[in-house]
Amino acid sequence: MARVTLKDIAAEAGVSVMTVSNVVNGNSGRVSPATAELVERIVAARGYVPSGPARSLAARRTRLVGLLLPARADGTSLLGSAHDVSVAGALEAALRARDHHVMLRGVATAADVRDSVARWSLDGLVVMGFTDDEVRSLELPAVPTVLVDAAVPPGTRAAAVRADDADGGRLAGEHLLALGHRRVAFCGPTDVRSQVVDGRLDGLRAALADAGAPAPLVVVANTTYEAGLAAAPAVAAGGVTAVFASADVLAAGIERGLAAAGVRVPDDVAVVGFDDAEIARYVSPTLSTVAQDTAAKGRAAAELVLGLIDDEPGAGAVAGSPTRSRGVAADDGVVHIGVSFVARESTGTVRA
Amino acid sequence: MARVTLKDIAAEAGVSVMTVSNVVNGNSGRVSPATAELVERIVAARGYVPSGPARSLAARRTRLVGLLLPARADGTSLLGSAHDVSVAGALEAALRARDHHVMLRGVATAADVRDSVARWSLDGLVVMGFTDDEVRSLELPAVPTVLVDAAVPPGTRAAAVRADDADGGRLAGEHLLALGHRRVAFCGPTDVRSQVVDGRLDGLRAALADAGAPAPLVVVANTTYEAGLAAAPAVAAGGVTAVFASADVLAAGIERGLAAAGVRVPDDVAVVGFDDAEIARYVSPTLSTVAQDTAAKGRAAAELVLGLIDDEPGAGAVAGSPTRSRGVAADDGVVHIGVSFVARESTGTVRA
DNA sequence: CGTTAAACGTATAGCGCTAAACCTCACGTA
DNA sequence: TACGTGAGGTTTAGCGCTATACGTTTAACG
Repeated sequence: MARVTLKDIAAEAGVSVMTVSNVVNGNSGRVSPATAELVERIVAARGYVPSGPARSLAARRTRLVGLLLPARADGTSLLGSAHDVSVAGALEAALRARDHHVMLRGVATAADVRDSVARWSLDGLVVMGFTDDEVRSLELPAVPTVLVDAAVPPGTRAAAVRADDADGGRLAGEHLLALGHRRVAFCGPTDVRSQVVDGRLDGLRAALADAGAPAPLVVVANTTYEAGLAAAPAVAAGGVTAVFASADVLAAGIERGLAAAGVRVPDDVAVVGFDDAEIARYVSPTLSTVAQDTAAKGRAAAELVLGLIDDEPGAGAVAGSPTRSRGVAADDGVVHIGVSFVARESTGTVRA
Repeated sequence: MARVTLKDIAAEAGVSVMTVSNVVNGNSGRVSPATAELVERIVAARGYVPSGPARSLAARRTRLVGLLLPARADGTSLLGSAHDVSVAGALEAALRARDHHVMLRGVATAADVRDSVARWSLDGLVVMGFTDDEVRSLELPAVPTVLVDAAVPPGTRAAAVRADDADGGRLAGEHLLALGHRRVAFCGPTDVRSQVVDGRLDGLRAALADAGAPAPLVVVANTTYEAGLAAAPAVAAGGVTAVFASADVLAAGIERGLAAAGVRVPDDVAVVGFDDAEIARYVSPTLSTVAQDTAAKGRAAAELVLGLIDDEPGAGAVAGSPTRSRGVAADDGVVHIGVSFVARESTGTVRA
């Protein structure tokens, strides 16, 4: 049961291997319909599948996209959040639909990145789960690259996909304002450079400022449940009546931490998260949150890499400059996924 | 900035490409230490990385392992549960440490499986997230294959990794018995064939039987939060004082559903889940659960495939017959990962 | 001393595929 | 009649690597 090759098909059809190759790759115009049909029938009958390695070697393209994720020393899972899992799933599905495959690869250093790209001649890269500074330290090579939720390092040719974080922050702020809150806290990893977190905070700031409310109290916390538990006292002591957390896990931890401190949610303090992760519906009270369409994010990332791969690499295009892409284009090379607010128990209901 | 090839290194070192190849592949005995050192220095200096496609084509092995996951029509994420995410992460890390790469691939049909294997000449397969029947319908090809949490279809040469589910069920049962419970319900997808679910139920049954307690009430429910919500009334109406769910998400849903029905947890009904997923610590009351080491599961899966790949394929080895593997061996070709009980609020404390 | 065999290499022949150049013929046209 | 020209192929020449067979030395041994 050796592999069926082009040669086998060619022999059976009585044509040259190039003709079979042309049929398989849809290079019409070089093959008569009759011959094409004959070849196609034999291909189907013999169950011929082209060899990726051979094709890659000869054609100088692999139809392989690397999904680079953080390989943390502590061995925690590559896909650190429900958000990333969902994006990865949609990405794979979209790439699969376009006849591309995904190489899953944990990377920690720039050397890891170089190795993974060189080893398999990856046609493109999707980079997810890293902070802005980590991305910079990865020294992304000159391969079509899409960053998910990270800033494009200066001088790097890459595109990005992000939710409309500022709009999300604004939505959260406006919702809380509508409920009568004026003293609001923001909780998130504001200590690491992150356009995502900054965007959410800026959106909140803008909403509060527009309403003439005081600037938000900022409480620094990592994006984990435990950090939320730890941050709860600071929030409680801040004299605020509401808190907006940069992610749902964090919000869940805060909610729980507040409850443990005897603070009632939402009566004493309202809580808003971000992502509309499953956990937002599991905790009690259920978490109000800003929803982002993670599936759309994954699809957008897929379309972006494929677009970058197919386009002639416009010489000199760098970060910040326009990046053209198939389908989803954006002036600054960034695709912004729309967001929407989901009101649940943790903020109570808007007063009529 | 074309690719650096063996030829480049060979020219610079003044040796043949085969010598460089031998050095790069660690074929000592064919190269003098002096030459090897020279070549290695040049390889490092030039940043040479072997081409995966070329190597695969010539060597008839790709060092590629496919991670096959369910591509459901509804587009839900490939990695359906926190358990799967964690296993996948550990699997990737372990394979990476052994110089192998992971191809992420969603599959729905036997044709998808054949295609993915043939296209990239995958050396091995890890199949996860499918029910026993789905696995059967995938008609796994004769490639070294490891199934995670699924039964090996008859006539198929494959190994499997599972937690010690029966032991887990027993642990849950014994814990509940120790708390004085005698009328216990089991909740899970008992309507689909699954050695995993069956194992957990059997373990519970055994524990109850050993203690002379009545057989458990079985409530059928999918492994989702929503199914848990829906199943709660049946549990409440069952006249039981405790319920053991086959997974934490389900347990969380049940817990919440019980609360909604005015049943107090753990005072009226104690709840136990399985997996020690993060959600078990996020819900309130926090969920008692049976913990399984998902990282060990991922590593075991990696070792198993690599073992199967390296071993001479003992002709005729089929499901159920011994499958030898590197490191983690098992008489029935199944690696059982140990489990442990984690007591939390949802079962109260054991009476002294 | 001839013989043997390690030790250290090199030359050859592909792996399965594709890009690019080349061929061949029928047909229309100046 | 000579001459494009386009359709429908085929031939050639690798892509970058490895398995295999085939040299060379050098040292050991009876």
